[in-house]
Amino acid sequence: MCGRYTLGRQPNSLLDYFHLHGEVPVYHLSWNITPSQMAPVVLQDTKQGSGAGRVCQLMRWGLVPGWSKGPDPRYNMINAKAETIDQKPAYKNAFSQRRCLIPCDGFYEWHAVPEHELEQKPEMSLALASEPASKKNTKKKNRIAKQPYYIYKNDDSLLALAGIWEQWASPDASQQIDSFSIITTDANPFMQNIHHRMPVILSPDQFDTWLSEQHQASDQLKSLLVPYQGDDLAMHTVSKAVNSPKNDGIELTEAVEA
DNA sequence: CCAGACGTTGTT
DNA sequence: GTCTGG
DNA sequence: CCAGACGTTGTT
DNA sequence: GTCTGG
Repeated sequence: MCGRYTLGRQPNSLLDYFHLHGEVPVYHLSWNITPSQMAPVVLQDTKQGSGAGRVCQLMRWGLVPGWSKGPDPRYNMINAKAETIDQKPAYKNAFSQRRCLIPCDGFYEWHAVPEHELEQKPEMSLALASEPASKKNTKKKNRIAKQPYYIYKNDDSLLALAGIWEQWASPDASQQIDSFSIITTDANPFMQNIHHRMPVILSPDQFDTWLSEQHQASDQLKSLLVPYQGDDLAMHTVSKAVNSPKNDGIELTEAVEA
């Protein structure tokens, strides 16, 4: 899963890594990008005659299908499962025609600590202890403490997440929204202790295939959507301050003891 | 044919 | 829009 | 992803 | 609990 990420470097720093053609839009540097926010994505230039190239454009995180009545948080379309992306009605069209890359510095995952581990770490039970004893607390959901982790490249270089995007317009075209979804796959060995899913991370030699507007065989595209194979990721625990979408700042990414 | 859905994650 | 269910 | 809100009526 | 908002 990937439900929060960071992009705290200046727009110009995306030019080289993504071989961008044209300008990078101004975006808000953030170490706590949340679903529904606008963020830059990279896609193949669609303009005729200007030559092949990649452009960067701001889009809303959370896919809004073209046939929907508008953004609806009941449909949590911030991620798309790689395994079924070419089958699901809500994603298959975007997968075959509108693939993109999402630039990021790193992303957060929350590790659900099972109750039996809490007994050895009583300090993690504080929030639970204040809950009145009741039948409600038998719901497992209320018994889990979550520890946020930050995952990033160990040389602090950019990451490119695989994504798909959509265009939506209201019937009278007064409102238009370009939106994207981040593709997830199984966690690689590095991450599976904290989570069993992770975003698909593509390397620069895969960008052309992924972004190509030429028809690509579904199998060839899906072969890119696998757990990250590199051994150059790093991770550490961070403050629970990242939990609140209201908080932002580079300090959210700093290592803090669990 | 028309109506209605269209999603992921984690948890047990 | 496209697919599934009735 | 997590945080935070969650409602209607009638009356002045 | 469930839904919306960021």
